[in-house]
Amino acid sequence: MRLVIADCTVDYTGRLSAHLPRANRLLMLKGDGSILVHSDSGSYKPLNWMNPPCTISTIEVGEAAAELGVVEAWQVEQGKTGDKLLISIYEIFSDVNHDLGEEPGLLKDGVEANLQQLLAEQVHRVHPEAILVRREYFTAIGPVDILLSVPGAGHIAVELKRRGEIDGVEQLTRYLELLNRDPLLAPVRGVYAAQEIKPQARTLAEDRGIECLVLDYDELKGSSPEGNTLF
Amino acid sequence: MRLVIADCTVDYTGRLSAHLPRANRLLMLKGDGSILVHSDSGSYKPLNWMNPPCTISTIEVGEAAAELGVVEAWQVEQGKTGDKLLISIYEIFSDVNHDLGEEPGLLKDGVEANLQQLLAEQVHRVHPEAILVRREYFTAIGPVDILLSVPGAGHIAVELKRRGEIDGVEQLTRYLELLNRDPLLAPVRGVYAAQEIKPQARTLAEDRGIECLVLDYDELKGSSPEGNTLF
DNA sequence: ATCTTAATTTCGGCA
DNA sequence: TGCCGAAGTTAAGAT
Repeated sequence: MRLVIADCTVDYTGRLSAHLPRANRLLMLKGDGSILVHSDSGSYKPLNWMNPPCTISTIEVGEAAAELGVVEAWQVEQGKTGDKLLISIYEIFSDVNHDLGEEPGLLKDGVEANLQQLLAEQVHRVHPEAILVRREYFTAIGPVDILLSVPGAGHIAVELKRRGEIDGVEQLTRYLELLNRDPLLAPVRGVYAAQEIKPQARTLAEDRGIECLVLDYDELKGSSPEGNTLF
Repeated sequence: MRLVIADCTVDYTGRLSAHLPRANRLLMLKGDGSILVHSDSGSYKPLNWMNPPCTISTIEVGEAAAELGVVEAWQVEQGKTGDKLLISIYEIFSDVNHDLGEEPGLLKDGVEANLQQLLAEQVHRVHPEAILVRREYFTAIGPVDILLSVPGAGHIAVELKRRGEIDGVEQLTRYLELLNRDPLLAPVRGVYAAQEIKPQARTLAEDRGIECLVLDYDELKGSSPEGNTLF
């Protein structure tokens, strides 16, 4: 990884056009060919960047540019999309290179897939008599997260989110419309389950007869036969 | 901006839990207190990070950790959410500080607002006899991107996206329902215009009698009286 | 301040 | 590979 601290301007042309006026910035050149332009604030997302695969070439500085003080110009071109990044450098304050070696990668825990698995193991939290039909129950308009059967009382479609917002209610509504046309399933009720349900989403859900269920991840995990097995 | 190249492990606890095994990485500490952990590959998104406001404190290295070779431990805590990041450092290869000064910020062109302006100037692309009523036509449930009138044939509501996905169709459907109740406007047809329309969105749209229109940004821009006026 | 929507979204999973 | 949906989404604009 090459780290360059430089006074520069940057111009991007691709899906949109963008320009960065002259200022001191960090230019991060990664081993895979990608480049990131970072300022000293504004988190996480660079001001400009180019994804691999891309080629970085030093191009000749034109007379006009040289007169303005440009000492070096880099052209970065994306192989696939043809997006371009032009970096005009006025001064380099630092230029170092480090070999970082292999990245073993990030291990995650706690996302929706996990919630889904845990809730599928503990369907009684949705309804005391519920029986799991299956996770990812496939329909023509997409998979229902969890489909449950309640003996003598039809079925329950569960839509699962980490954070329950309004679009999840829309999604579940579409599923319910479809599922209730199936005489083998009807009547199908809806349950919107999430670690947190936004007031607007709750209002819309209840307005449509959809029950809201707030999940406590730690509680679900604590009741799981597998328990906490990470790391 | 402080740039540290170090052999480290990182543990995140917050909305989820995540762990980074031991490896060499770049730790970027920005002026606003935020921190980014980058590897030598993988684009633009750091492996781990913490957004401002957050506090970084050096904590004491426990005996067990010291025995494993940890020479320094940083705890980063988010002020608002309470998220935590623990960085255990085994070796520091480089540690430099640079003052970058003010960031003037990025100038953009080519996003949805621009598309809307261009299409509003070229309504014939929607319908040969269409006349612009107005952009951002306000309704009780939100603004319709573009409302057009077709002499003797009612109106057209245009929903505009850069990339046409299913939620845009839902949105337009809601608008159409509402607008068609207005006898001064009815009949109102819907047009879903985007630079790219996903198959699922197209299917749903056409199923609801909504016409899909794929826009070529460069073509729209080329036909504009203003042309390319950026920079 | 809160909420809605876009993003050069990125990222992962699955057909 | 392409499509689809989630993300510690983030970030910008509107209410």
